[in-house]
This record gives sequence, structure tokens and C-alpha cells, in this order.
Amino acid sequence: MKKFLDLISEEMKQAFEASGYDRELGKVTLSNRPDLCEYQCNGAMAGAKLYKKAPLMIAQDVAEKCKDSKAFSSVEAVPPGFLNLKVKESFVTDYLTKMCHEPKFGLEMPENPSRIIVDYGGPNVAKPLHVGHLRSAVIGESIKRIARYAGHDVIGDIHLGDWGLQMGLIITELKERQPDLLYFDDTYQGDYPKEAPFTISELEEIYPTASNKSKEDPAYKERAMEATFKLQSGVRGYRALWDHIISVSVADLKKNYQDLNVDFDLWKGESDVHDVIPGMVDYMKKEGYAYISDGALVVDVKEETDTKEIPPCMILKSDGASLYNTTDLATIMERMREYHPDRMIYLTDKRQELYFEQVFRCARKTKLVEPETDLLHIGFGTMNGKDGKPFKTREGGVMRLEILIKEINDEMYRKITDNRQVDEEEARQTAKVVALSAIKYGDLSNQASKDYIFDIDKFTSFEGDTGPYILYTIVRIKSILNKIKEQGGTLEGAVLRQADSDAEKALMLEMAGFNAMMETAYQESAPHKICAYIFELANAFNRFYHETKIVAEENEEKKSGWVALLLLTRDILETCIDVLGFAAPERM
RNA sequence: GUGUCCAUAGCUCAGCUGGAUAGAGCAACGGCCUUCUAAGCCGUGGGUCGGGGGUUCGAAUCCCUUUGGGCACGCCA
Repeated sequence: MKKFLDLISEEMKQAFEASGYDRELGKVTLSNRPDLCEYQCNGAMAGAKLYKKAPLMIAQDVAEKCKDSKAFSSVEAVPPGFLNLKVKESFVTDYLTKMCHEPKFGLEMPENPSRIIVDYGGPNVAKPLHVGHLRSAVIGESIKRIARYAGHDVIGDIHLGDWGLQMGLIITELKERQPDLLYFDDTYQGDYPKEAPFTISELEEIYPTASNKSKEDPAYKERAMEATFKLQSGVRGYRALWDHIISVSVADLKKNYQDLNVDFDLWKGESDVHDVIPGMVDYMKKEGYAYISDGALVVDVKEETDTKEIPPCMILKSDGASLYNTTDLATIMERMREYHPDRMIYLTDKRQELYFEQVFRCARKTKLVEPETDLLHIGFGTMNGKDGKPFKTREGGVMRLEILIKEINDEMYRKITDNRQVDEEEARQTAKVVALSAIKYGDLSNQASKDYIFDIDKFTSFEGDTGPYILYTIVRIKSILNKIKEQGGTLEGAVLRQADSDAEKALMLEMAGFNAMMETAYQESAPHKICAYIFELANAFNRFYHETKIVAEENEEKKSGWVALLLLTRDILETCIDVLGFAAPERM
């Protein structure tokens, strides 16, 4: 169904047209003077020059034509030429009633849904998730859900880092510790054990150890590179070990991402494209795209309109080994072959902007993608601590994601059990749900591209513009609805009524803006707009809540109208937080 | 050096395809709980929108310039 603003703009455009002015001047926007009006139209001022006429006169002409409007209860022309608009209560009520009956509150679905691959998460296997992985997961998950809600066919891919030197390092360190393992016996022909010869916690300790050793000991590094090479050339024992590393690590990753309410449709990684790299490289050479420069194989990606020097995209290092670019390009090629997406979205730190520019240009130039395939990099800013510097533990190290989440969960639990009697198990569960909302809302309410301050104190204080405030509002609504049911009332068949207070009308107008907001959030890949919207909506509801005694209302028709209003408010809020990637508890 | 992003209240941030008195939250101060959860609601104070030019009837928003920061600039990812 049409967006609310478009509907009332249409009325205004007709009025402009009827007065002999360009109808496009009739665009209506939200009022920036809520004390004066609900909506406004500035078209008269834009038209003043065009028609060589005082803007106020134009506005007056138009206002005159709005007298019998279906939508407006009042249209005022005020100096210097604003049109101040108020909407009829019945008009909003009708609109909301329609929203209730349409799927997705009447959000218009695309005629031709796009297939979109969202590439986010991007953890390295065998390295525990740390806070640096949080933003990609949280923002990516929301971008994925927004696109899906907007009606597109969306595939989320974690794109594991599972094929580089890091794997060689782990294997080398394992060999140092357990040289007698079957996997290192070149003559062994039989099957390898199903059980991995290490646990996840050992694995997590092995990598940093190996990484440090390789920095200090060139011979060790040499062995690691050799191990990497052997793995990539398919040595059986190494492959079997690699399988173990992957399965142990992936199991752990799945658990961690599940705790974040983040899930991926595809668990692909760099290793998946290993076999297609030689073919791709040959193709690029044969077609004349790639040439040798300083020993490395590169593709030029300069364009005439560039304002800066764009270095060529490197395909192979001078030692012939593949690198990040190689696997990313091969992944693009494979995705086109397997899924044929219309769009690929990458979520990474914004420092990789130039890198993705190169890769995308290269993919386009070498025709790995269709000319119309949309490649988009969404670069997000750094998560800083309170001091404005990259987030660290108190000791100055990188904080593990698990630890961070646990800290916030615990703080939340303290808060919930403070001064009241709560069931231990329920409190733990609620704490987790609320803590997640705090973390995610705290991140998503900022523009993704900007750095932001991750302030544990702020996020655990849970006042004002926070996830818990949103959840609290939802819980309040649920609580009233439960109360009504307890008292033998019914929620079935509730029908919206016209607002009879300003607060109620404001709440209704806020909800009428849902689909415009969601459409913008999709187009701009902007979860923070959803956050801003639900904060406003929650505010509008809390104001209404404060001045309205719903349960005690004796006029049944009135009460039923409010029930309908409550249900719609709850549903919109819960839809929005679901799209953001978190949920509300029943009580808190 | 080149490019790019940023600079708005004490702090953290919105607002940026130009419109009226620049908005929130936190912090400060003052009200509101025998009545649906006070994690709430209402109110007060607080800003030369980094500086300077320009375009415009009108600029936080567009253009130029300047200052101060962040980041990136071929064999890492």
C-alpha cells in the first residue's frame, strides 16, 4: 500500500494543480515545528520564483483548494509561505486499520526481488572471536534482515578465513608438540581418526603461540609456510588435520554467533575457492587483463575519472602464491556461477575501502560479474573505548567477545535481581535477552560508517536511548494486554478508534510512518534509522501510556480501540527489533 | 605527498537531495509512584553547528578556502 506521506502529498499535489501550479511542488514532509502543525509543505516558496508571485499568495491559493480535503483537517498558509498541515483523525485511523490487515503493515514488495548475498562475519578459524568481530556480525545481520524484510532473496555468507598461513602455523605448532601423530606420517595409508587430536581451548592457545614463534624464529616461519604449501597441495594428513581444525572451530563459532542471534545461510570460506583459482588466473592472463608488474601478477583498475591514483589489483604475489584478492575474486566468480546474485554486499572495517574498490573494479573489468551486478562495500568504523581509542581490556589486550558478552550479561543479571524476587533461571534468560539488545542497539543506533564509543557503563545503565528502553516499552504493552486477558477481556476483534487525545494521535501518526522508514532503511542500508524510529515510537507510546488508564477504562468500545492500538504498537516494535537482530522478553 | 572521511550542548550522538525558534540521550537541577512495570513521564538550564569566504529570499545542510583530527595508499587481511 502507498506510504502515508505519499498519500497526503498526493492530496497536496492535486491542490497545487487545481490552483494552476506545478503539482510536484506539493510534496509534504514531517513538520519541523510540531508545536504548529503535524506536516508541512514548502512548495509555495519553491514556486515563488517560478511564478513570480509572493509565496504566501501561492500558499493561500493552495490552502483554499484544500477546504474539502479527505486527508487534512486544517491547512494554513503562514508567512513567509509555509503550508501548515494537520491530518484528520479519521484519515489516520483508516490508514492504520489497513496497515493491520496487510502483510508487513502494507510495506510494498519489489516487483522483481533481487538476490542478494551479504558477506559478513569473516572470522578466522582457530582464532577466538574478539570485539573486532562484533560490528561486522551485528551490522551485517541487520542489513541481511532488512533486505529480507524488504522482500528480497537474501543469502548470508560468513566467509571464513580458513586457508592462509594461519592454518600452516597451527599445523606446524601441532607437529612440534605431537610429532608422532598419524597425520605427520607420510607413509600412512589408512583412515584418520574421527576425533580431533585437540580441543577448542587448545586450538585457541595454539594459534597465538605459533604466531609469536614465527615472528621471532625465521626457521619456524619457514616450516609454517611449507606446511601451508603442503596443505594447499593436498597432502592427505595435512588435509585431515585441517578438517579437524575446521570442524572444531566452526562448532565453536556457531555457538558464539548463536549467542549473538546471528546466523548464516552459508558457511563458505576461502578454502572453497582454492580449486578454481588456477582457472581464474589463466583466464585473466589469456584475456590480457593480467600482466606481471614487479614480479607480481596484477590487473590495472585505473579509470579516467579517478581523482587519485588507484593501484592495480594484485592477483598473485611475486612468489606465485594467492592472497586475499585472489580468494575474494574467485569467490565472486563462484557466487555468480552458483547463485547468480544481483547484488553482493560486504561488511568490513572501513579501512578496506580502497581494497574493495580495487577488487570490484577488477571483477567488473575482467567480466567476472554482469555489468548490472551491484557490488557494495559497507565499511564500518572502529569500536572505541571510553578514551576514544580502540577498545581494549583493562590490561590493554584484545577483549574476547565471549568475555565482553558475559560481563554485560552479569551486569544485567545484577540489575534484574536487584531488590526483587525473581526466579533465578528466568532472570538469567532475561538478562541475556536484554544484554543483547543493549549491545546491538548501542552499535546499530550509530551510523555504521562512523567510529563509535563502546561504553560498558553507558550500555549497562540502560536509560534513555537504549535497547533496554525499547524492550521495556514492549514489555509494558505486553503486561497491559496480559492484564486485560486475566480480567476476562479479549484481544480478538479489537478495532482501532479515532484518537481522542494529542498523545494518542501522535502515536498513530508515528506508526503511519512505518513503511516509509523501512523503505529508507533498506535503500540506504541504514539500521540506525530503524533505531531512531523505534525510539520515537517508544517515546510516543510512553507519553500515551502515561496519561491513559487502559485496563481501568469502563467504556468497552474505547478500551477495545486501545487494545487494537496496543497490539499494533507492539507488533511494529517487535518487527523492528527483529529486523535489528534482537528480541524482547515477556517480562523484565 | 596524494586521496578520503570527520568536526554540532560538558559527554555520546541525530539532523545534511537548503526552509520557521538546530534536536535527542547522558550528566546537572526541579516535579510525578495507595492506580496497567518509575529501566518510566513532565519541566529548567546549557550550542558563534571548528574558522573564514561564497551561492541563495533562506545554509548545520551546497561550493571554495583554512585549521585540527582519523584512516588508506602493490606483494597483510
